[in-house]
This record gives sequence, structure tokens and C-alpha cells, in this order.
Amino acid sequence: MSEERKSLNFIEQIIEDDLANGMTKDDLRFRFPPEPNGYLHIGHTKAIGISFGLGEYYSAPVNLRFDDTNPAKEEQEYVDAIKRDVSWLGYKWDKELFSSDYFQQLYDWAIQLIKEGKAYVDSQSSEAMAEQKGTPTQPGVEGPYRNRTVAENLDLFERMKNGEFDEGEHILRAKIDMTHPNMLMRDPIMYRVLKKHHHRTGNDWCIYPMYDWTHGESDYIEQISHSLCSLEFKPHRELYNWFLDQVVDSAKLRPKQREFARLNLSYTIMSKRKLLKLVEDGIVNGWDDPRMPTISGLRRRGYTPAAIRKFVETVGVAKRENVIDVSLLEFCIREDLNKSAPRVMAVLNPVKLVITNYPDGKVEWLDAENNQEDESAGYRKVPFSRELYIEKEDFKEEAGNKFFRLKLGGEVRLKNAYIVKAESVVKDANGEVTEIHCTYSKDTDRRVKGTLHWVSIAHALKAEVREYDRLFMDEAPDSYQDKDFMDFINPNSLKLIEAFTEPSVAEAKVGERFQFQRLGYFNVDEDSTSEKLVFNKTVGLRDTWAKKKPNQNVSQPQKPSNNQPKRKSIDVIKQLGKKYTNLPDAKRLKVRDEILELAKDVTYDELEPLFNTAVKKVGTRIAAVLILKVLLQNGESKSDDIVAFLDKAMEDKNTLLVDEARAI
RNA sequence: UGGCCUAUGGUGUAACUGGCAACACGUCUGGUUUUGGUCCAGAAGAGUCUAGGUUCGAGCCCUAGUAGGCCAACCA
Repeated sequence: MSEERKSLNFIEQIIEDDLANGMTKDDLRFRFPPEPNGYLHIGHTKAIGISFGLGEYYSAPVNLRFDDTNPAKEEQEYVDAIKRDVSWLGYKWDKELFSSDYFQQLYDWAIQLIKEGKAYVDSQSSEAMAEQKGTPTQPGVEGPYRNRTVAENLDLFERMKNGEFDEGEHILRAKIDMTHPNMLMRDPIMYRVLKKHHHRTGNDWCIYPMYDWTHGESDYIEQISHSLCSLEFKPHRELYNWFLDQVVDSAKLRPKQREFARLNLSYTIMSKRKLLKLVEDGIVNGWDDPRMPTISGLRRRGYTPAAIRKFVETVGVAKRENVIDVSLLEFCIREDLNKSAPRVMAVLNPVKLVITNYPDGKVEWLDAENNQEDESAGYRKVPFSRELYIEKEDFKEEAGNKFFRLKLGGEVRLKNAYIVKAESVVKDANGEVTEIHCTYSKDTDRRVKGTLHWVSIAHALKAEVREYDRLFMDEAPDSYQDKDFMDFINPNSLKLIEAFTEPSVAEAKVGERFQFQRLGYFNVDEDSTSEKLVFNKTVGLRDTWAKKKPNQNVSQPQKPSNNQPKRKSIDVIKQLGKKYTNLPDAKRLKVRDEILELAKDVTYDELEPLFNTAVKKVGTRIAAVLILKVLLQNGESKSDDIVAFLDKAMEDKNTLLVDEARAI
């Protein structure tokens, strides 16, 4: 019964506790509630992964519920895109639902609240109401319409519904407490008049419910057991519960809202509004631009659902603000593609290689392994001839022996083919190498350090390769109050390359993924046609060689400003001292040296309070002795306080302390 | 002159109160290799924001600080 303990995140813990306290597995039910006002991005994937993941784990249903209470911003296009993305990720929802399905029920409940004196119609301007609402630090005051009679409220609300009023004339508010420390409880708005066409209910309604009034009640209607959302909704929980209190039947399940920290990715932004701006300003070519952190963008870029799910799983679930390093995302996609992507050769930045001892006009079709990580992937044929392309970067006239690639007089293996030796070069007027002349050897069993990829010029296919760099040059582009995220746009985030590929990819289908050997993973973009192949670079291979070279073209990250003030030496010492006596000998000596070094920056005034350290805090007292030692060496005179402190130290039970004190 | 939340290696998450804090990414060595990829072996890096307290024993509990985040849309 005691299986291996898997550590649970705090949400799983809550569910396990609920299960232990009487809830049954059949009661479990989750939901993912996107607003159809934009495309889903990698941040949403976390929310999706949490709720759908829980659904899979407990075999519980998960509803896809569109939170469509604002007809001004919501569109069918987004509904379709969201469904496509969630399905693509591989999740199956139980029911496809819309908050708008509940408009009638919500309306009926609102009438009930009015009758109970818990809701009223306010008829002031939004400015006046904002004024009365107070601020986070100051309580609000009650408005003049707060005590309208039930009959009057009923009448007004009915007429709001019937479209007798214009937008902004009246609203319905819950009657809670204008002085409540939580501003959301200061008579929140439940309904506003909106004479807009709704993507599902058309013109049936002139009034639309607000998020807070809608969300919890929708959860209740659907009998959602755990309503999981991101941290910024924490303050809403109180209101969520208040609204539930008004309608819940104790015989039925009462939903619970719990909040987790949303996902942030370095070098990108995660706000729908800001992403929309990138689209509208033409910085990118649409929501599915491969540079976008949207699910559709990642899909087009060549990411797999498995990699994204693995990423979200690895990132974990907790309650603190976080910024995940993009390198983790890249790791996940490489890990997945390494196992599955067929290998192929392509040259992105070509230079001509002529094999002078290879007969002109001869062609050999050589065997090439499709994927050494997958035996079942088999082999293909690649054409070899006298004239090839290799990468410019793979040749240097002269280089040290750390350079494994081709140099004059040096040998290198051509992947899947022969070993060649560079004999001479041909240069143009500018001194650029235009041709490398080699001789080849059929003895391929010899060991040579480097292996290059290549392509036979006569057989090569021209292809467009789109290489992407990060969209922003700052690690956290939207974290500055004084700078706009648009200031950090990387002007070189897209590079178009005319590349040459081996002929085997001629029939590649849109979406198909390959590893261009030694370069990275690429997929066929939807712009690709039979006349012109187009590839997106999904991600490069890990490149330890590039890291060793002094950094070149990679757009250098700006060092995030470290606004943590430097800690004072005395504080560091106190911290070190705390554990001093528990450390193993070697480590303790290291720490001792560290303390002695830091002590040089400590003044007597900073040290003096430590003389009163409790007897049991031996480590701190030893640290104090060590500081004292340095101070005395630097000319501090032995005061009575110092002598008293040392005397006491020498009487201690701890020999470490006694020894240090004696040494003075 | 408020309320709520959070604080563990560079990053993200663990740690059932009890062996000088674990895992992943990243970093660094070395080995293997017809991809400077993969794989394999290993290393460095935090003593858990600070101070007090409770306890034989605290990353975990209590108190007070400090720092960061959220809260004043007829948005969700």
C-alpha cells in the first residue's frame, strides 16, 4: 500500500487532503476557463497542464469553459484557435461550455439577491463610484443609491435588462461593505449595460455579468471541485466565496478556488495585450509567428506537444513569482526531437569544395543512417560527386589543433562519405576563399578528428531557411516601470537564409521535422511549396564549440540590474557563525578564513552588540571572537567589555570557543 | 497610511521535523562517438532573507523585521 512517495505539489496536496476528508474521486472535476479574446500562449499551457493533468491523473472530467462575459472583446475566431491549441497539446475536455450558457440562471440569482437586499442598482457615473470606493489604504464610503428599496431595484434592473437604459446609466452592485479592507468587497459590480452583439447570445441580452459574479457561480453550476487559477486572483477568492454563500445548496458540492504562480519565460512577454501589440505593429507576422510564445507560434516553429508538456511538468507548481530560463524549454524540445527527428544534411552558408582526384561527372549514391538514436529509422541514399558545398565556418586556411574542422593540409571526414584532405584554395579579388581544393581517400576506417556535413552541388535543393533569435534583448522586457517593453525588441530576430539541402527532403510535408546534422532541428513551414521549400529553425543543437570561442554574433543578454544591496560584512559573518559548530572540520576552516577576511570591514560598533549573544549561540560567539581578533590586530584597544567577553568565552564548555578566545 | 501572498545553489522545484538540504536545467572536467549532437562518468555551486524564540534538535513551528509581488477597470 505504501507506494514510493512522489512529492506532491501544493495543489495535489490539497486534493489528497480533501480526498482523505470525505470527498470521493467521483466528486473531482476541473475546468480550464479561457476568455476568447486572444490566442493561448506558453503561460496558459501551465494552467492547462495543471487542470487537465489533474483530470488525467484522477480520471476526472475537465470542462473547457469559455469565459465570455464581455462581448466587446470576444470573438469566435479565438474560440476556434483555443480549441485547436488545447487539442493539439493532446488534452480532451469533457464538455465544451460557455459562461454565456448560464446568463439566465445568473440573472435569476441576481433577482434573488435583490429581493434579499443583497444587491442594488447604482446610477452614478463611474468616476463618482471610483471616488467612493476609496483606495487600498483608505476605506470607501457608501453612495447615495445604496439604500434603494427592493421594489425600486427590481424595477430598475428589469428595465436595464429590457434595454431601456444606455450603457453607463445604471449598474447592479452587490451590497457588501464599502469599508472592507479588500477592495473587491466594496460593493462590486455584478452587471453592466452593454448594447453589444455577443458571439453566442446575439442580441438577447443588454446586460452582461461581471467576471466575479460569473466565475464562481459557473463553477458551482458545473460542480467543479477545484477551481484553479493564477495568483492575481487570490484577492478575488473572498468575493468568490461570498457570491457562493448566496446561492449554494449545502447538499451539493461547493467549489474551491486555489491559486498558483503563473509561468514567466525569460526574454519574452506573456501578456495577451502586449502580444497583440506585436501583431498589430507588424513586429511579427501574426499570432502564429514562430517567434511568438503562443502555442500556435511554437507549433509553427516546430515544437512538439510532448516537449511542451514535459516543459510544463518540469517547471513545477508553487506560489512564488518565477522566471523560467528559456534554456529549459530548449532542452525539452531537443530531448524529444533527438529521439524522433530524421537526420539530413543541409548547408546554410556554403563554400565550394572540389575533390580534384574524383572523376568529373561521376555520382555515387551512398548509404546514410536516418537516425542513430532509432534503429528502425533505416537508411537513405545521398548523392556524392566531385563538387560539394560545405559550411564556410568549417574551413580555415590555418588553425590550431583545437580546430577539428578542415584546414589546409588537414584531413576531415565527410559524413557518410570519404575522408578528404585540403590542398589549396582559390580566392576572389577580395581575398575571400571561393573554392577549396581537396583530394579524397577511400580508406574511411582511419580515425580523423572532425566530421563535416556536405551537399552535392549538382543534386542540392535550394531552400529558404528562417532562423530565429529571441524577440527581446532583455531577460525581463516588461519588468521595468520606466521603460517600455517595445524598447527591447531585437531588430534581428529573423534571418532569412538561402540554403542547400540533400535531395531526400524534396517531398517533405508541411510540419515535418528534421535534424540538419551538426546544425539543429528544422521543420517545414506552411509557406513551403513544391517549388520552394521553406524551413523554420526550431532550435540549434547544443554547441560546446561555439561556447569556447569568444562570443560573436549571439545577441548578448544585458546583465539584469542587481538591485539587491550588497549585504554588510557583519551580517554575512553572523550568518556564517550561526552554523559554525555544525560544520565538518574542513568546511569549518574554510568558513573561519572567510570570517577573518570579512572581519576587516567590520567596525567595533557593529561588533559590540554581539557580546550579549546568548550562551547557547556558540557559533555566533565564536564569530565574534574571530572579529575581535582582527580588530585587535588592527589596533583596537582592549576595553573592559572586551576583556569581560573573552573571560566568559574561555569558561565555555565548547572547546572551539575556548581555543579561539585563548589565542587572543 | 491598510489587506493579502511569497522568500531554499545562477534558474525552477523537493525535503514525510531528526544523517553537514535533494532533483532538473545551466556551468565545468573526462570518456565514447562518422553530428564539437546523443550517451556515459564525475565536479563545482546553497547551509535555506535577517533577528529573536520554542525544542535535545528548526528550511519546516511562533514573534518581529527586511525584500519582492498583488489589490483603487462598467476587463478576465
